[in-house]
Amino acid sequence: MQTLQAQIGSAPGANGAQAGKLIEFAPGVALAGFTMRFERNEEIFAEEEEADFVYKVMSGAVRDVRILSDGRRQIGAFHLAGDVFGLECGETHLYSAEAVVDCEIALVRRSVLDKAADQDGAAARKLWGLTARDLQTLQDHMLLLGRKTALERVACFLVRLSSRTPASATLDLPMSRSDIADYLGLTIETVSRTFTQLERDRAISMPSSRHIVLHNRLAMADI
Amino acid sequence: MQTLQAQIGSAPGANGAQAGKLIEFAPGVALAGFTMRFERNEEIFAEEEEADFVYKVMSGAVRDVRILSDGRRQIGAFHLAGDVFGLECGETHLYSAEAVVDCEIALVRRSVLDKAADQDGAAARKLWGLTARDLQTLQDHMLLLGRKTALERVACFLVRLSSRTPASATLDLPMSRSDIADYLGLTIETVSRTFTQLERDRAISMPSSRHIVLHNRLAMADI
DNA sequence: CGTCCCCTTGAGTTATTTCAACACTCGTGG
DNA sequence: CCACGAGTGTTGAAATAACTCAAGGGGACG
Repeated sequence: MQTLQAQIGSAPGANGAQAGKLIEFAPGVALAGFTMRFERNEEIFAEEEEADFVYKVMSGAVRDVRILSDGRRQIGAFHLAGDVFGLECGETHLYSAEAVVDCEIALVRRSVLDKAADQDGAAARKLWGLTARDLQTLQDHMLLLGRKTALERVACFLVRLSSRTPASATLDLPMSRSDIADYLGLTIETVSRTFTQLERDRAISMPSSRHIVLHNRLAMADI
Repeated sequence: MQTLQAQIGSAPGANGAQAGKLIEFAPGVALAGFTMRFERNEEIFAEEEEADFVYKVMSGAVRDVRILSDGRRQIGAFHLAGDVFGLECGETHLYSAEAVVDCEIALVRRSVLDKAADQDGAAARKLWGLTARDLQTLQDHMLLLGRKTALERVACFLVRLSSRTPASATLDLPMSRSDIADYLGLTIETVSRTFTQLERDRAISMPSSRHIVLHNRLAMADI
């Protein structure tokens, strides 16, 4: 796992990078950038690394990761196609971002974004709004982590994911049980058992471990 | 507990409100607003309420509260003197804010803040930065809620609080055990037991339940 | 002096974790 | 084509951290 810095520093154009694209970060806010491919589990940026870019998922899925010195891991968010991330406005990243599956990611230099925000108040407002939306999502998640049971956490996770994903009969999970567990503050065993229980209770069907069908009763779950 | 809307709607100038002050929201960003007093446990704004104002704590302490329909409560953050809050940029608040103790709060109309941000790119950047800082704080807290033990949560809480507070020998807690528990995702009994344990282990002294002295060993706790 | 609120402590319960074993899938290479 | 191993997911049994329920202490205040 080499960092992005190293990649584009040593081999510009490697990794399938394409320059000169316009990336739409918010409705009506298109910025000059380029796209890159990342393999499953590849690091997109690292904790402590300088935040020189902002990112948008074109395809695939990304996880934000924080790790404690003894290895305990917390995933702060999953970013799916269309989501913007890495927009915390600090000098350095406080967490790392990794590709959950093979991804195509658009990158825009922070300097480009800053200039756009400076020149266009409306654009600045929209970009700020993206940060604010992230904040609200995190607040929801805090309630989940602090006060919900394992069953509620998993149910919420499924409902929220399905609402962010193009409507289709089956929801497919790009992430492993381990990722889900570290997102929900549980162990993989508890996540697995909870899926089994939801299936026994006819709240979901599981054609395979990465493919889930949500039944009506789950849609009513307290989000 | 009446809402802010009702208060200033029905009785402008009540509650000790004073108009025409300049409030410094970020370094170098002063906005026209006014101050109000809130009593202990009084609601400053409510969930679902329109976000017409942004706020700054002049004195006292404020808690952000989310409640589940069955009464489970999660406190998202405590705001102390000098902190800005209510800056989520959405149309409505997604949580409520309440005075932990008697407070003096500065209010600025969102329209005033928006205009300032529109006219001055640097100011907009600083205000955005406030939102970004909140985001980072929440991310830290998520790791705490998802992956830390009761002992670690309480220790982190004390260390973080003491680092935000003017240096003094004893740290005084404006909030009750119940507030701390709902902030840390624990019960009041567990919080109380953990304080007792920290004192037995000579990590803190507790002259009274709201006054804590942190010893060196605690300062080294993994934050 | 009594009441209310908050905090502490003890004992028993429980949800979740831990530890351990096993099943399934998917490449790779014999 | 099958054997093998690594990675991933499931399940069971035992352990435990935190919760629940219950009782009592102590300060503030009328």
